[in-house]
Amino acid sequence: MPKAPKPVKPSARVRNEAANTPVKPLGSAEAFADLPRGEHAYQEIRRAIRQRRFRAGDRLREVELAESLGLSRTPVREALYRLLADGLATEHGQRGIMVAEFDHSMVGELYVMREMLEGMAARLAAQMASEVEISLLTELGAQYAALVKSGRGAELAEKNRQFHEALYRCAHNRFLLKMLDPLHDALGLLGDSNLADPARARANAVEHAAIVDAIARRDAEGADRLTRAHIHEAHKARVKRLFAPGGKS
Amino acid sequence: MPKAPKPVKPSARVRNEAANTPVKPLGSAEAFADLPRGEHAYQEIRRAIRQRRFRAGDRLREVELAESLGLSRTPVREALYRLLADGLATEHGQRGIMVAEFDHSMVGELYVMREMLEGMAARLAAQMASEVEISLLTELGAQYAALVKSGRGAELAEKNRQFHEALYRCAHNRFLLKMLDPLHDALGLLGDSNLADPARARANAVEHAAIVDAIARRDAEGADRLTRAHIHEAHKARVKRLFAPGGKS
DNA sequence: CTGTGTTCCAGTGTATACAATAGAATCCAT
DNA sequence: ATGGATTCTATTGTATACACTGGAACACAG
Repeated sequence: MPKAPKPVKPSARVRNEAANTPVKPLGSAEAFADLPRGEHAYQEIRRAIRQRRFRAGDRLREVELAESLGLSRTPVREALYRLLADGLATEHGQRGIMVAEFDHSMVGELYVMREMLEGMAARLAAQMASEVEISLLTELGAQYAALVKSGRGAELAEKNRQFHEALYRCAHNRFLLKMLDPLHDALGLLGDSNLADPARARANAVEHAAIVDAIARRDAEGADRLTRAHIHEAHKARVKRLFAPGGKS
Repeated sequence: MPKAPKPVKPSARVRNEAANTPVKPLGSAEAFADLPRGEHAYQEIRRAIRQRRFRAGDRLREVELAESLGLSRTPVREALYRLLADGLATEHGQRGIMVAEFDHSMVGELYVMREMLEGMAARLAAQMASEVEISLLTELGAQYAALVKSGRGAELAEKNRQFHEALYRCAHNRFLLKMLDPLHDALGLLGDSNLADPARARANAVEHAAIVDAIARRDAEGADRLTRAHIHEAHKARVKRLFAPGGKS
């Protein structure tokens, strides 16, 4: 089939030639693992949302993203579908996809779910966790507590996340894990962490310790109850923040 | 760019020209609502899985599906990504996507989750459901009970599904809903419904009635407990079936 | 100034071409 | 015949062209 011979051999897996796209502000093109492009796009957009470089309600235009990431629309679309499935983005008819927005009632629903799911995770952890897993939990709890005194907000939030994720894993339930993950992401959309408030950060440490203790004692009921209370407090703190400042969304 | 002028104008939204694809056994191309093709592909594949025309472990090849549905790979890929996110399909490295398989431990994890989530749904329903919603639940329960005597397996299973879905909706929690849906689909993968067993079908009706009653009395605790027990029984029945015949997967 | 019709365009939906790759099949040497 | 290298092929990854759509901007009439 005679056809204009494409002179530029795409040379396949060249990742970052910056070939024709002069702009790519999003990309972080640096720490560029050799992931499939679709995966890369997903990670990158997700990160941007988590870091609040994209805010709730922002439009996610395929072409724009593709350009800024230096790839074509196809992998970007893959990423967008995944985001959609995670609930991190919503489809707006023919107006495209945008970062999810949560109204007030949704925030409530979100925390209700989280309260229950984390409670369940703790309950299961009390039943299922191995000794090594429990000592890991203990350690993470201690590290968090240490950071409360010295560390800054970002590190604190990260350690907190690690603690909770470890807790989820101790439940040994893949489905639970799959459900909690997007829930956290959604929460992340709501704004800065509660832990910026020192009082809350301190209380957090105490509550963590109590939960780990219950799990170590194999007290499923207690672990469940304490964890629910823990999330409930977080919910209260969140609502307070949401009302206090110029609480967006 | 000079190029062989494509003579056949794709004529865009022509839905079913059967243009060049002589085979399309999957498609049901008949009741062809004017859905976007990606949505259509998703529904269709989902349906095929639910109807066990695709079995656990079957490969889902993009081209094959595209041909049998009479469309291109692009919307099929969209559908596959959604399936993946639902957990109805799994990615196997570079060997493509296949219908999810569940090992024994996963079945356990699945039911543990369902027990909790449905319990939660019932609890919330007891707190949140409106009077109309409760009467709908009652009605569906009654319809199911009526079918136990006269109906056949398929109708029974469908009515059962309706009942449970109504229950979920009564919880008024979008996230809960989003989580329960894929769970059900996954369960569907496990094989024929439990309700083929008449004894189980009958017991089901009684349990439904008890749950609705608790919700109507606004007894959150009881609704939760009864529902957990309900699912627990279903789990037991399932496990029994899984061991009894030539239980595939 | 306001309401209505028209045009334009940004953006997505869809199809398809091409490249890369992993596993299967084949062939050769031992 | 068996082990290993090599080619082949089936299938996905990626890019891109083109068509369609709905909303926005604009123009015009009242």
